[in-house]
Amino acid sequence: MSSPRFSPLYRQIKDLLLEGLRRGEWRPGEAIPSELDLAARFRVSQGTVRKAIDELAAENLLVRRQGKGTFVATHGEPQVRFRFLRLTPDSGEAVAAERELLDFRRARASAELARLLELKAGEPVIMLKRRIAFDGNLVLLEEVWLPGNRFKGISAAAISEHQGALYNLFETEFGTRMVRAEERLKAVSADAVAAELLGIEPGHALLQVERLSFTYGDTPVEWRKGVYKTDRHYYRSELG
Amino acid sequence: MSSPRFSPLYRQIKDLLLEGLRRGEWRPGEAIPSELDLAARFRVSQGTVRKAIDELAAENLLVRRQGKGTFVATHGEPQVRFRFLRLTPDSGEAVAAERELLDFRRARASAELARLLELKAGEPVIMLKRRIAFDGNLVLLEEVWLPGNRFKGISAAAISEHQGALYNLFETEFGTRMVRAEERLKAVSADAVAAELLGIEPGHALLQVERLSFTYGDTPVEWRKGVYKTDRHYYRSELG
DNA sequence: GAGTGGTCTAGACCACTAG
DNA sequence: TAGTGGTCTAGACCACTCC
Repeated sequence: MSSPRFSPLYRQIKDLLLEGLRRGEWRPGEAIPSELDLAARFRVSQGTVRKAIDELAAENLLVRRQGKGTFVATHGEPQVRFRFLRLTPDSGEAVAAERELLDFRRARASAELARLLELKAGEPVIMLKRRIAFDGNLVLLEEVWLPGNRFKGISAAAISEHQGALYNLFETEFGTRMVRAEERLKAVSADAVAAELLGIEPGHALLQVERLSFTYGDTPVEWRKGVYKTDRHYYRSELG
Repeated sequence: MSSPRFSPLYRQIKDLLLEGLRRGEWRPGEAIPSELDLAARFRVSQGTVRKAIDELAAENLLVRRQGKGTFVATHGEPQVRFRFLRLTPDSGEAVAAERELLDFRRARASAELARLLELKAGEPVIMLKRRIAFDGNLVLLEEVWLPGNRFKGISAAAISEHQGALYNLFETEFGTRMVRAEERLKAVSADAVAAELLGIEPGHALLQVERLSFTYGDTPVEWRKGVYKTDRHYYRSELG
């Protein structure tokens, strides 16, 4: 038997807002209606709307700005970028990343990739491979896999125009905002290819990072696998 | 000029509760007074107390249990343990950890350690070194450094009695609860000592993890440095 | 000054736990 | 049945932004 489960009003409001976000009713960076407007629309009190928005703000889907309004979160602000970029220089402040696109191609999903992205095996996917340097030091090598249907029309040129800021590109051009991600880390030894591309000896210890990213509704929409050279950088993790 | 800064009532209540937690007025696992009691004590409405408790619960300092009360969070519950234990087996469920204490000694803080733990150089510290295996496989080697004054009287015997569950020991015996931690990860090559102790070849890639842990009020009270063998385990990280 | 989010209150009622 | 946390409301007022 399914449990009918009591669902408070504010959570139903939250679901309605989430649905609006998923549908793209308000796009990343835009303001949603004011609390009083929403309260009138849904026929509830302002307090109930506030509680719904509180939870969405706590999940980083919305951003409140006192006196201005409530906005759909975006990867434009630097603060958000650091939530998804955990690699940090050992000393001092972050420097700009120099991203180099090494490969870009369309392919068909393998069984394994289809499972991860919740596709059918053989569905179209896009793969891109890139190398990233900080301050002239080669640091990162990764492959990014995307579902072809959601990102139809993406091109190497579009990525270059956005200077490789993928999440920014995804939300401005495809209305798909990455909300959260899960990463799996291991220490591995550099193979010949990675060593060549990162300018190190084969066997050098590298941090391997696999990332599965989700958009609204916990829908997986990106798979990454890469290696980080951690000689002068470290991966930040916060436990709490 | 200092900014006077508007501080809402609920945040002042929150600070009062935090101070109670810090002083040990309510110990880990115990219930704090009911919302109505606290509202009466502080001469505010229940809603204001709720908002204060909401934030403390969001920070995992308190745990609400409907119908029962609000309790000081503890490392006893398994759900909490996983927030601080990110190493996960590649396949299937977690198995019990077998912890082996390799060394235990009192020492004086180096300049570097004193900086991290906010002590004066030369103040007493405790160092313990241990090895952890999962399901018979050696996986982890680490050193733990503690401020001697806070953990006065800790002994190898006490650690053994707690089966090496350090955070549990800290809060039951010393009233010190670890609230959050920051970790820095790198990939490194195993040196001769680590290789010997983990049963691998020197040069094997290992995940190096440095952890600084904090108790109430962002006071640093533990420094760890260890290496993980990630052949059959990975480190979980969640971005959001 | 108008509009937005943010705080605080008082009260009613609901859901859950325990004796 | 009593006590706890959880929800919802209506209204007043505060802090902040922009015009």
